[in-house]
Amino acid sequence: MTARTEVGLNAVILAVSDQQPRVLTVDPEQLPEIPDALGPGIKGSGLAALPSGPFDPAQDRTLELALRNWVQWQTKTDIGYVEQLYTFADQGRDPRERLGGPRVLSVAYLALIKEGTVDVAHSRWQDCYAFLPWEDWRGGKPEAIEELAAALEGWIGADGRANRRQRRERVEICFGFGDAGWDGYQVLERYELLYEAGLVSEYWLDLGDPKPRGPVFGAPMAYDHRRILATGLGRIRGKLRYRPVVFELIERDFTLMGLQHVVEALSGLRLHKQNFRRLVERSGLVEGTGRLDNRTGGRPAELFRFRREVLRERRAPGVGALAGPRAD
Amino acid sequence: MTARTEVGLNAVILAVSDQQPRVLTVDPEQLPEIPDALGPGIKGSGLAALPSGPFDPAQDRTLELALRNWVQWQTKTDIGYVEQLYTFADQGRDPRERLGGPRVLSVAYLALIKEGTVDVAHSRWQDCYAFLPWEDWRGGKPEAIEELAAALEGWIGADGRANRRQRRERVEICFGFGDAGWDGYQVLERYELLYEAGLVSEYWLDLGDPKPRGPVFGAPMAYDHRRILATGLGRIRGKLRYRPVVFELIERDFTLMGLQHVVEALSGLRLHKQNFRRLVERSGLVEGTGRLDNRTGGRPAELFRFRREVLRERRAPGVGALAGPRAD
DNA sequence: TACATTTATGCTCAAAGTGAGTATTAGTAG
DNA sequence: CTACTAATACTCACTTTGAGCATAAATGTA
Repeated sequence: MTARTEVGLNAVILAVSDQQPRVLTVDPEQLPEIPDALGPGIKGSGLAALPSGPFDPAQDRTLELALRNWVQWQTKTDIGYVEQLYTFADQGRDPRERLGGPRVLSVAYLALIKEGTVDVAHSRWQDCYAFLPWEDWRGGKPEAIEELAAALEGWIGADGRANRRQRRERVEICFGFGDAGWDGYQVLERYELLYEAGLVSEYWLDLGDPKPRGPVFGAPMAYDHRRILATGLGRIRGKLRYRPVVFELIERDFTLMGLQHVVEALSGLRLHKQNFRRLVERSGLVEGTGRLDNRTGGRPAELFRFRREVLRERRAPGVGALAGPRAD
Repeated sequence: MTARTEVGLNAVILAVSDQQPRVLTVDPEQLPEIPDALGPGIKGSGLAALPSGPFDPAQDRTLELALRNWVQWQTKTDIGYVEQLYTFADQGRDPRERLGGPRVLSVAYLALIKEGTVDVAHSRWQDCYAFLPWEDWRGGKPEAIEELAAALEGWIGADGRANRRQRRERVEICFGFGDAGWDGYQVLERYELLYEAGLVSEYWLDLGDPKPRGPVFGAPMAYDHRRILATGLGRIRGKLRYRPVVFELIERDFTLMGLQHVVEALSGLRLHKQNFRRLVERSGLVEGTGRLDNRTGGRPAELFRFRREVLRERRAPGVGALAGPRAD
């Protein structure tokens, strides 16, 4: 006898504007399916949630079509790039289960759009790094990181001697405290570590205890949505390197500096301008249009355009940002 | 009103032996849940299927645990490395739907094990390249590829003039016929292209027509399992590059040649021996044990071992096979 | 024992790619 | 005309890669 399972869809809809990565969030208080009984943990908490929609096997031929349809309907925008992220089904991930609701399995998608086009009631763009502040290294080591390291040190010490070594090892791998240095791709691993260590408030919410007993980091999201966001950010960072996906996030004509800012925003790293330029030009991903952008304040920048043909010519390499030239 | 959805799990269980990548398959005739009414398309066809199991929300706390449990139960082996691949839910992907069955959503996983330990009734190891013969370039251009190119040319020509260009472009990207050259990672893209072009027999089976009208390539699998296999092979090829996953597939002690053979088997490429050695040694992924393997036939090879510590020290790079040194 | 054979391992070298600068150019604002 | 700003160009040491040649340590055979 198989108990009930319900299938939903979640979307991490990313855009970049003003050199910040943005994620589209909705206010869960506006979502009709959340019963009031769940109390301050969800409703009334003002927590941001990712937009989500149902998967109806009677209507929807494929998951991706279902997603496209309701995102289109909710945001009045065509999303270009869509990719399946991960399927979440852990017990207890949806608090409605506690009220006798069905097990909710969510298939999460990543969507990339050009910001500005979207403006919907009950939804807004928020800075991704508000939720994951330790991920933004563009201004050097994030402020939060020292405090975070201390809190993690506490967590390491809170275990028996035997496990401390393992915990320390994991912390060092995730946050690059060892010889390894920072690895921008391990976004999810870091979030999950912080969750386990009780350093994000979702940990306490899931325990049914809205008051964290100790420091917590970053703005929380409803349900496990911050975990999903972390999955999405990690994915886009990885993808940047080997697929030309940045171009989904910018206008058709752009300056190389503009392109670099988008890459920096997503990767959370500052890049070396001249080398970035060399990398992008030599990759053959772009072509100059001959026209100039003179809103720069200094010498005008040439406007470039993505060469769609590269998909045919080469191995469509992406801008190699994270592996590529750092710092300025 | 939401129609019924059932959630299942599929596993692409990979191993490497005798320099061949193997996938664990079961005989779908032995699966009780397949009704006879489905006829020659599935039952009695002798088609191989991927092992699959149910997800029962009443029992299973997480998808991964559910998967581990029934794989353990079916194969009597602990699988070490497990990773979620993709969730498949397209309408019509399970032929039981046609008989009024529920929509079946499958969460597919990739598992890596050391072969030899598994021996279960109704299941056997099969060569991955039996199903995807065009993916094996170790002996140079696969034989099938010329015939395949001709068949694809036919498909291109079968469309109206306007679409031909697009079709040709897609074929060139996928199979590297253009300037691009072969890209080992696009396993799924290639399978999907062949499916669309009617060049795999699943296309005809799904049409309800068991006799293909034209050439088809590779051994078929039941349902959409060959697509899932392609997803898995593509994933492991990608992962090889940047995570030290090969070591999940080999014994604790190994020679560098043995390691190379495993990488070659999965990547489908022949590598340059001396450079592979240099790459692996310099990566710090392995350490010599001082002991020798003298079953080589020539000079004995030193036995190496994976250094688990690297996970802490560096960015755990993987053997960079595909990007790395080719040919011999 | 000397020697061919086989495979492992070591070394070299040119070409390409990368990190980190300095230098020059073409605008704007005063 | 000049100071300032940002874009673009060029340089240079260093590392990584692709490809091959050379040597080492086993085996089997004349």
